[in-house]
Parts: sequence; C-alpha cells; structure tokens
Amino acid sequence: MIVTIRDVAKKAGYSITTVSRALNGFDDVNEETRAKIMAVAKELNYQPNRVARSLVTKTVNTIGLFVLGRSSFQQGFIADLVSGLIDEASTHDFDLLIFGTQSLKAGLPFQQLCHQRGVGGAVITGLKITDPIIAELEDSPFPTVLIDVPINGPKATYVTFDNQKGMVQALDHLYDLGHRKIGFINGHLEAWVCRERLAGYKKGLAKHGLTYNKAYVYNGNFSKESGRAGAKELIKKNPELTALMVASDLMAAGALEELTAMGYALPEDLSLVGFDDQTFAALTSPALTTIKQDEYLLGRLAAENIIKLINDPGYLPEIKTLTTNLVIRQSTGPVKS
Amino acid sequence: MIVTIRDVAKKAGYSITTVSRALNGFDDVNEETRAKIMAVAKELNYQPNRVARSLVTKTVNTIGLFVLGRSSFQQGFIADLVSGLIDEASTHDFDLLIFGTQSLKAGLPFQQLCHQRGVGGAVITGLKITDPIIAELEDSPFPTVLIDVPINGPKATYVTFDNQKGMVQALDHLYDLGHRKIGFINGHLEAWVCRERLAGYKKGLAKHGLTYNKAYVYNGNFSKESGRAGAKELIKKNPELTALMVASDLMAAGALEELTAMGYALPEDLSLVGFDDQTFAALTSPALTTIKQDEYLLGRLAAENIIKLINDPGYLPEIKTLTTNLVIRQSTGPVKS
DNA sequence: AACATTATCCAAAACGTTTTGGATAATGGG
DNA sequence: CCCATTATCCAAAACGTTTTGGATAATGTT
Repeated sequence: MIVTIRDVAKKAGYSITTVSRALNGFDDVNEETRAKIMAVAKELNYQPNRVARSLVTKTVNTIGLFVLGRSSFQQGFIADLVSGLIDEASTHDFDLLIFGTQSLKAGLPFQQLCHQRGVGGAVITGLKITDPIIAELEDSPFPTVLIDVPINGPKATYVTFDNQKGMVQALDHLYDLGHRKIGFINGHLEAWVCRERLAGYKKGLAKHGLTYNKAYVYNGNFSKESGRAGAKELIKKNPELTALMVASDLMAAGALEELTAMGYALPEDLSLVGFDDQTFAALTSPALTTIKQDEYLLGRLAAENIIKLINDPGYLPEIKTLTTNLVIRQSTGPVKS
Repeated sequence: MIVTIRDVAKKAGYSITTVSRALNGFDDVNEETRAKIMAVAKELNYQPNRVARSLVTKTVNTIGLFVLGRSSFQQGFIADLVSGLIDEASTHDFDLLIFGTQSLKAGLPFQQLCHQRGVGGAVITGLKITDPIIAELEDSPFPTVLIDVPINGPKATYVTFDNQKGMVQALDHLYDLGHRKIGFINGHLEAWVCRERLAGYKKGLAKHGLTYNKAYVYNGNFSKESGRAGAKELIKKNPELTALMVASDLMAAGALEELTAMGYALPEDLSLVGFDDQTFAALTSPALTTIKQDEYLLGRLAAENIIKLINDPGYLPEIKTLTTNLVIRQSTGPVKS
C-alpha cells in the first residue's frame, strides 16, 4: 500500500542509497541503473515521504497562513486570497497550512509554533497596526509576509494595494461629475489601509483644490451598521454634501440603505462610492461604483514573496503594492444643479 | 534557538528517553524527576517536533481540505467552511492543509498525495456527482468526508444540509402568501444539492396539492447570468407565474435584475426566494427571502467527523445533515389578486 | 608490475522523536 | 540470607529519507 524507498530498492536490486541518489539526480549513478530505478519507482508510484525528507534536509515547503480574528473570515476577500496563495504555492511545490486566531492564543511563541508544525514562513492577515507581534517579526530571521500592514525587516515584508491611488481615482471621478462637497466614511484607524484611504481622500481633495474638512469624515468599523450610522450622521450634520466615499463595500451597502430610507435617490440626489469591489457591489440597487482590488493576485504575490524569503538566503524583501481600479456602476452620477 | 529534546535532556540531567517518557505521561518516571524535566522543558519553550513524532508514531494530525474548481472559491461559503474547520480542528490539536484542483491534476494517486503530505484524512468540496474519484473513495481505508455529495463507505461519509426541507419551507411560505403558480430556477444537476432542491420543490408542491409542471423549472449553472436567463425564460413562457424559487442567492440576484428590467415590482408583482443566505442577500433591493445554511457549523461538523474517522478505528461513519432556516425578507409578499 | 584515477556502488550516520527491552539498585517476603 | 518484585533509569532500535565517507573493481599511465 504505502511504498517506501526500501520497497523500491528491493525491487530494483540496489541499496536505498543508490535509489535515493538516482532519484535525486546525483551523478555517481550509472545511467542505466538510474533508468531502471526510476522505472521501478514509477511502477510502484513511489513518492518520497516529505515528513521524513524534511527531517533530514531541514528544508520546508509549507507556508502558514494566519487569519486573525473571526471577522477576517467574513471579509469578502479571504477566499480569493487563499485561492491565489494555493495556486502560486502549488507551482513551487509548496503547501498551505491555515491557522486561525486560537493557534496564537495558546501562548506558544510564534516561531516555535511554526517550527513545530513544519512551517517555513508565514503570511498573516487581520493584523491591527497596534499588534505587538509586528515588532517581534520585524527583526526575526523567520520569513514573514504581512497582508495590508507595513513591515520591513531582513526577512519580513508586506503586500498591499495602492489605497491612496484608489481613493484619488474615486475622488477624481466624483470631481469630474461636478461634486465639490464630498464626505468620507472610513473604517477604524487600527487598520493600516484606513490610514491610507484617509490619506488618499485628503490627497484627492488637495489635488482638486478642495479643502479637507474634518467634519466630513466619519470613522466606522467596517460593519454594515457603521456604514448606516456614518451616512446618517454625515448627511444630518452636513446636508450640503453631494457625494459620499466609503472605505468598504459593506459599509457602502449600509450607507445605501440609510440614504434610501432617508428619501435620497441615488445617484440623482447623492453619489456613493465603495471600496473593494466585493461580489455584491454589482448586486445592490443601484449597483455600487467602487474601487476594485484583485485579492487573488495579492494572494499569488504574497506566496511568491514568502517562497523567495524561505528559499533564497540572499533575497532582499521587496514591498509589493498592487494597483487598484475604479469600477464605475450606477451609484455615481452628475451633481444635481 | 530551536530547542530539541536533547537540549532538555542535557539541561535536566537525564537521558532523552527519560525526558520523552516524562513529558508523555509514562508512569515509570519518578514524579520529582518528571517535575524537574517539565520545568526545564517549559523554561526552554520546548515543543516536540511534530514532523519527527509523526514519523515514529505514524499518527497524523493534519486534515487535508480539497477545494475543487476555481469557481468553488467564488461561492460565498468557502470562508465560513474553512473557519469552522479550523476552529474544530484546533480544539482537537489538528491542523488544516488546503489544496486546490492542481494538486489532483498532477496524476498522483489521491492517497499517495495525502500520505506524502502527512495528511491523515480529507474533506472534499466542489465534487460533481459524476466525478470518478467518489467511487474510488467509497471503499478506501483512507478517511474521507465529502461536502454536499453523498458517499457511504467504511471510512467515508458526508455532511450536508437538508436541502429538501429548505425547499419545502420556502414553498410553504409562498403557499401561505397565496401563491399557486411557482417557478423554480435550479443549478446544474451534476451538483447533488440541485437534485435535492428539485426533489424538495416537488415535495413542497405535492404537499399542497399543487401539480409539478416541468415547464416551470429552469436549469441554470449557479451564475448570476443564468439567474437572469432563467427568470426571463420562465416568465416569458409562463406569465401566470406569481413566484420564483431559485437554487442560489447569486442566481436570485440575477433573476431580480431581470425581473426589475422587465418592469416587475417585487414583491408586489412577483415574489422571489433565494437559497444560501449569502451576505449580499440582505443587501439587494428588495432584500432576499432565502434559505439559510450555516456553513461555519458545517465546517465544524466535517472536521469533527474526519477527526473521528482518523482517530478511532471502530468509529462507524455517520451522515450528518444540518437543518436549514427560512429567512423572510422583502422579496416575498402576498400574491396580487 | 605498480600506482593513480575513475566509476559506481553501499554501510553508516544523521535528522528529532518515541518505544522496546533491558539493567540495576533497592526493598520486601519467605 | 536468598530470591522475587518493584522503581527508575537508559541504550538501542525504529520511523523514511538524505548524505557522508568510504570500498572496490576497472582502467589508464608510467
């Protein structure tokens, strides 16, 4: 049933040493011998036990993906991120082990945990910028790639999107439609992307000579409910607003509900822009104009990066920033004159 | 840095044998000796290398999750399923390795692949009922749990929802609202759940003395576009229909778009029921009445089952069927008289 | 013929851990 | 005192694989 190198050696008539060296490309094996061994290995469907091999070689081809916080699973992008990670890992003959928060709760030092599980490097998503582990990972020799959180160390880097550019794109779009009073519903500032999105909002305003007004910004928490509350508050306090930008599609959906309930017709009375381009952004009524992020590609990039960090001692960590795209749908339109 | 059992033995002043036996609860170790060894192990943060251990003990505490087809990642439930799997696995000190389709494309026999990767059992999602691997797994000694595809073998079982009951619930609801002409947009019949949903539709009709009419059923493919096409065709050919049931929320969203474009007001002119309760079901306008499936719980159940199959030689595989719930929102209302 | 070199194979050690099968001192019972 | 039992420790073997360091026959050169 389970074929070991001993079975192959016995059937081929050579030692396990010769079998191993034949299969692993050593040049001190006669080519005819090698061919015979390879044929037997193929016939028996022999596959080297990676566990045993990794014990000897101390090389590891497993990436650990840490998804922190149950709510991270409820963001729309995890599936695509995982899909991208798997596809890239697979082309490099790496496997992907997934861990949730409880793995880190056990009080076991991060690297010990990874070593115990045979993980050679970690991709982590769901970190807040205040999480202490970030400092710990920064100078660590253990390869790490963070998603959407900046880090820069000898073996640590991150992948993300150009959030600022995305926000500028959205603001350009609204400006071109004639909007001059533009509000912003952000997420919580513990998420680095929210700091970036705020900076992009400010940059977009400045680009068009518009004044940043603190009262036009609401800090939510990425939930639909905070999107509703944000829209309600911003519009109540600033009825002159003609457009709202929102830091996530889910919050934008909440804002849409609230605005509709308040009697606004979108986009005639007010324009709305989300962020993410989650599946449902095309399903709301009106469908959301939003900033698209290709999370599948981000996953591939993260995997590519962590594999290099694991495999190549001389590899210098590179920060990878993917571009975003404005997707115009029906939630934005010309300002009402 | 990396602490091995030899470091602990050296520092504690005992052999590696005694250290191992002390840490693993053997009773031929003096209790004072044990305490001393445990203190040293704790001080050094010693964690047994699972790779080495599994090589010796041939026990494995890794579950392989196979997600087949890129489109499986785009179904709304994968993230919740994974979350549930991880949480349950973690309580049993199991890890979760994820594989995509390409892992099976390599031509490597399934069990060899799992053995090579140190996987003790597999959870598989995305299978069509026509996939040949199902027969292969049925009588295999390798532990397997399928998601939403029936299988029954000595080491094989499946977890799913009561799709028929869900459909009957939806039909009851529509019947109570006065609907008598009820159409059904199904997914493709290679997905077992679609056969179940069709059977449930028929059962619900029969329960209320309504006649099953083949012309009232459209076979889609789970895409939004097929939902649009299904609504268009069913309504065009059967204008007497007052309600549509749909086998997934995404197709329901497509049907909603089409019906709206055709000038129907929902639910006044026609009622619509989806299936899944995906996040966006609450975000469409009107929000979808739908059948809720708790995929997180399904993930936990699958993990619980596969762990039992791996750990307990005497465990008889149990089919696990979770109940569904009707979630009434705004897409259903009384039939127009 | 003697020595050096090359080709080709293999035993042993290693990886980190677990477990088998003693070894030995202490203790208790006849 | 002698023998049996118990407590407590440890060397060795095992797991499946890789790699080091030979061993040896054949061949070539002087």
